[in-house]
Amino acid sequence: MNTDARFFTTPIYYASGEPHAGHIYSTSLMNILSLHYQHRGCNTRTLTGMDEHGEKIEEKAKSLNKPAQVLVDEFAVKWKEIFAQFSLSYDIFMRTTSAEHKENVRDILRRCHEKGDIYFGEHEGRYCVDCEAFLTTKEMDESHNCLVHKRPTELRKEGNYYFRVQKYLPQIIELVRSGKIVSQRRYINELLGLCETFEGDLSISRPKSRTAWGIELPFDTNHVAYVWFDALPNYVTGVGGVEAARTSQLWKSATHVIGRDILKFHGLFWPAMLLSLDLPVPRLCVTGWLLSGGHKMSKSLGNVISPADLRELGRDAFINTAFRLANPGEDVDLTSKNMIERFNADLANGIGNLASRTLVMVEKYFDGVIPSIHINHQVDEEKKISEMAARLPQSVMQAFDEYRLADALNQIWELIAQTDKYIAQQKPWELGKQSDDTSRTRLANVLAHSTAVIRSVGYLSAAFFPERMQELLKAIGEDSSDMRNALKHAQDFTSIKSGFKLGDVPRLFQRMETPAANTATANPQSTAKSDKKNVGANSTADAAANSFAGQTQPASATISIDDFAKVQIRVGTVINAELVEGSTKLLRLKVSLGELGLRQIFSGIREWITPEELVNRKVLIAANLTPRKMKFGMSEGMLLSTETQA
RNA sequence: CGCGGGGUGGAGAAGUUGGUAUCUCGUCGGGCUCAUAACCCGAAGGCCGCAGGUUCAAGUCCUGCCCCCGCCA
Repeated sequence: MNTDARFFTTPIYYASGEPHAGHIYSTSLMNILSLHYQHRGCNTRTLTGMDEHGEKIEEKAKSLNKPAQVLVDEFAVKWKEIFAQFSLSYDIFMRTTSAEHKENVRDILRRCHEKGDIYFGEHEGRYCVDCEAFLTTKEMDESHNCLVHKRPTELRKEGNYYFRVQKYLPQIIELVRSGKIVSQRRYINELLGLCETFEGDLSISRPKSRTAWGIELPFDTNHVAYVWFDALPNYVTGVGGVEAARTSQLWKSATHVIGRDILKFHGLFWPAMLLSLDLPVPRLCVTGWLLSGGHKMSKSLGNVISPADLRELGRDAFINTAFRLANPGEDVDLTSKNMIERFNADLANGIGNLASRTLVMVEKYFDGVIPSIHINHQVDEEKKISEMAARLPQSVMQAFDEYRLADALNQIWELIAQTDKYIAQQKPWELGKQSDDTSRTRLANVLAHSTAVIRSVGYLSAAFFPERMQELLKAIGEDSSDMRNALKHAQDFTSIKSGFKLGDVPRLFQRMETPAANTATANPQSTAKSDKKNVGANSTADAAANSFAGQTQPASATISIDDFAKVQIRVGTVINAELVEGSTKLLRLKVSLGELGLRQIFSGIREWITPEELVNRKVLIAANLTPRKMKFGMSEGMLLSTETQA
């Protein structure tokens, strides 16, 4: 039916941390896209994997006292396990430390170098050791102190290789404008802005003296490729290298699923590299953020939903909510509350219940044998449903082509809603009490149409819920083992397996109970809005209370006691506190943590307490949070409470 | 004036080129009984952040202001 090829990728994930909900989201998206196109008969290939080089990984390995390669090997195993838990499949698990990838990167470097697109540049400037970067004048004060780290910068001269992004910039801007790189309108503007304000070229190497954990440049053994020139080429590695990509149907059809944070790299730098190589530039499917309770998930808010939490609710509940609430590109608010509610409304009460009521009646009135559709006896409602169902595959495909997955889901589910109404109008349970021919025909038609709807929904939504939908299709006699014609089957709305004898009626999507006691912690928004000053303290305390009470943790935004134990809470003394110029909320605190030293901590408590009140006070500090770069500088901990606060 | 995204009935969201404010969840009332306490019908509830302006007409265009959120997944 369709011999098109489709290549879908996720970003390769940085091998220095655990997977979180965002990674599951983007990998799921790749999976759903790929399955959908398979169901249209396309040959698909999918790629995900790990970005395994770089200074941070080298340091982490050193601190754990193991070779970097061993560390990244361990991460690769761990990530694969998590993906498996969500039935997320992929054809290629790319690793940047693999031999083929290293060879491909060197090949690409060589080609770009020979073409004159890579040049050596000595850069002299103010270097901040903590930033690991040269700073611009805007990033320093008058006496060359780093604004972020409040420390002196040093005058440094470093030679690096640069890639001529400028050379390709006009071409890229044209591509962006015409929607060839990103099709989602909001990101066209964002990317255009990034392109138009981009100055200089892209630094693509680091001297080995800084880090040796990388891919050596083919034309200078004293340098290794810097992160983006190392990571981005992995997509080309995935289709077999540059020459293979040139003729590859897969490469022509490639779509990169990316988070909006890496738009600049995939929408500007990567196209520049590809143009240099004379390769087609793939499309991007940009995703938004996963929020929880209206806020970005963060450890300090206590609203992080981990893969483990998601697994408790089940893959389907997560997929349904994450991809129904918003089209990819928009932010999605995920809480266990709305995942459960949506699961019940859409999956249990929606398709689950429709399948149940239909099949039970087939069992009861036709001895479990699926009746035929009598086209000649269709009533208006049946014609309406048929027409709606006939249009559906086309519009679902179109929605997918534009990455509007939520629209696709909602369109499919609209058919379910119409069918529920139709059943209520037709009252098959009353028809079932009659034995005249007219009533029997009507009854047959109602149940046959209803079965046809279930069948359509099964085929159309199998990309989202493969296991359950195949189970459903099998129950009504469909051959669910070969889904390559699923969309085609959906187009033949009336082709139900009349005469098929039902087996056991599956109970799809068992309703979930809403854990009432859980709502307070599941939705931090309620407290976050009204009582900002204690957000961090409250949610941490709540989580602690739950854990210490030994409650079994229902799936929710709470954290486990193990997680809580990881938080180092220390008493500190406020040495200095001052208003932050330009901020309405923040205070900059210098807090002494005894042997842990002096910390700079930003805290959004200006509304409730003055700097003077705070100085010399004892405060509770979460001491081992990852330092966080904020607009005004680095925050090296979190203020949990002070003596006087309630 | 750092960058970006927003402010629409209790919650979450649609509202394309300006013309009766829509959907989902929740709430309340009713119905039905085939079904997974499900399904159907109906109702209540909105100065569309604020203030000006353009227009016969503005959630939708213009100007100013206020507020919220995110800043690396």
